[in-house]
Amino acid sequence: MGKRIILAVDFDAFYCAVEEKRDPTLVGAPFIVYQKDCIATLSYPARELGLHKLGSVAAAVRAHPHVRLVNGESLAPYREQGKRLWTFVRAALPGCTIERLGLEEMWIDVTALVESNLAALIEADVLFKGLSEEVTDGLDQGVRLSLATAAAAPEATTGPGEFGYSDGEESSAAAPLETSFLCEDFFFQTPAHVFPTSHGATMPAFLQTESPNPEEFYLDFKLYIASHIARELMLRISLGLGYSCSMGVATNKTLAKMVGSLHKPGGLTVLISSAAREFMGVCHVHKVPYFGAKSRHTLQDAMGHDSARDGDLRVESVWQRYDRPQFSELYPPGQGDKLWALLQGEDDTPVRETGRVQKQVSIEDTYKELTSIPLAEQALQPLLESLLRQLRVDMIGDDGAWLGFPTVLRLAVRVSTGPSTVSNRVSHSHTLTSFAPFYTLPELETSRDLAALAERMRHSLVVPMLHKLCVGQGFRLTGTGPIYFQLLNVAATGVVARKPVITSAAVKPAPTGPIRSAKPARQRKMLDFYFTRK
DNA sequence: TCGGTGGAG
DNA sequence: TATTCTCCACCGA
Repeated sequence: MGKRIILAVDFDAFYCAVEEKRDPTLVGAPFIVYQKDCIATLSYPARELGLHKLGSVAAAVRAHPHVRLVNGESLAPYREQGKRLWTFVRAALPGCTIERLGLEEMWIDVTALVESNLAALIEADVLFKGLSEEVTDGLDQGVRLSLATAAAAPEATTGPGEFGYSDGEESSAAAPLETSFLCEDFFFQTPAHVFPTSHGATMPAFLQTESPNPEEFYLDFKLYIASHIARELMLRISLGLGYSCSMGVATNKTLAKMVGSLHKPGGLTVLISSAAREFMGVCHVHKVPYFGAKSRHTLQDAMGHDSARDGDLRVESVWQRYDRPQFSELYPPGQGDKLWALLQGEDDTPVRETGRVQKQVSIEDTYKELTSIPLAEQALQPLLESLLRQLRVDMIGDDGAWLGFPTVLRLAVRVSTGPSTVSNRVSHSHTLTSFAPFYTLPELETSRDLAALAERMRHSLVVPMLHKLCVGQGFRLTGTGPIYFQLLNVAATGVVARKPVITSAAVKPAPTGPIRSAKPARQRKMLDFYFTRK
């Protein structure tokens, strides 16, 4: 089995880039996109002041009174722009599998695309002769690389110069993108940073050396082809959409993502295949994806690191201290081996095509003075309205048809007896199919009275769920003891492909007291009943 | 299946 | 530490 070629794309300071489009006077200015007192992200000029993500907004303003502030509590504009970028990239690389990570990152499996280009280069005899006279004849002055695999879009190629970059709204949807590009510097210039840098002067080392290992030669050549494709994609994104991104090219998702972060913003970095271990060794443990706070803490405890030296823990030192069995013992069964593999730069997880529809939509807010159950009941109203609005955006396509159907409503809260007492989230779920108006009334599809629909949901579904949660946490519904709701979250989950059938049996009178949760078997029967068969 | 945890941006 | 507002995978009950 040949190794895969994976491209990781990460849009630079994405929330900031979106805000700069909304307000061009922000371009070049130090500014913060905040949520409550939290710095969600910040422009590169703001980073140069020494400010950081997740820092306190108040402290930042104290230290730098001239830093500008942009409220980023509503994620709607970022979701919308993120979707636009994704659509554009999908159109630019027809036939490639693309997985989204958050709003602003993607992995693209370009293996097949690169291999079909490699085959074409070999066939044209370009690979070993370079651009000799006989080869350049009929090739213009360079090499033409395809952005679509031969299987994906054989008929789509058009002549050079027909690709129309547009900065308009509909750029991605409108004209089909040119699926090939002339790559004039193919043999002469490294289009990317290379790790390790000793390989990267002006030409990849594999072109300069006798290759002792043909497999490695071809693998590195494929990475090199991928880097040209990546460069072209970056250019198209920049010209077509006006966004800057950084990219990484490697043989798996983790490595691609990690090298991609080496030269931000705007950088493109290729990891030479034989250097994966060397690369991982010099990385800091906290830079390894999926090696999160908890896993790191476990490791630091075991290694006797004090937390002040968090950032100093190199993967190399972990290798020196442990072998695989010793390391794995630090973690629950199964988890240790996965983390160990990650530290070796091994990651066989496939790039999974991200579906058109999310699996859940949730809306939440945090509070300081939400100190009674009736107040919390009121606070649910705007949350539910937001949820319905977002569902309309995410679950209903441009043609007005539903793309997916949520079947479960979840309410999550953080509630405690004091304003700053730490407490975990607790949640409760209830089937949405018992709330007939959700699917049967036209409000959600068309527009208007979301507020009324939200109000009905609140009364008949969500308030009883809130009561149940409160009781479960030891609070009394009529009690007078102190109660602090720190967070409320409402989510529509359990998204299925086909519309649940709401029969008259489902239209029950609103429950007046706390909902009694149905027994699992009974719930199962209800779902069977509500869904269309065949 | 539900609810909680941990990880991502 | 968790901080914000999410979305997802995974695990035990």
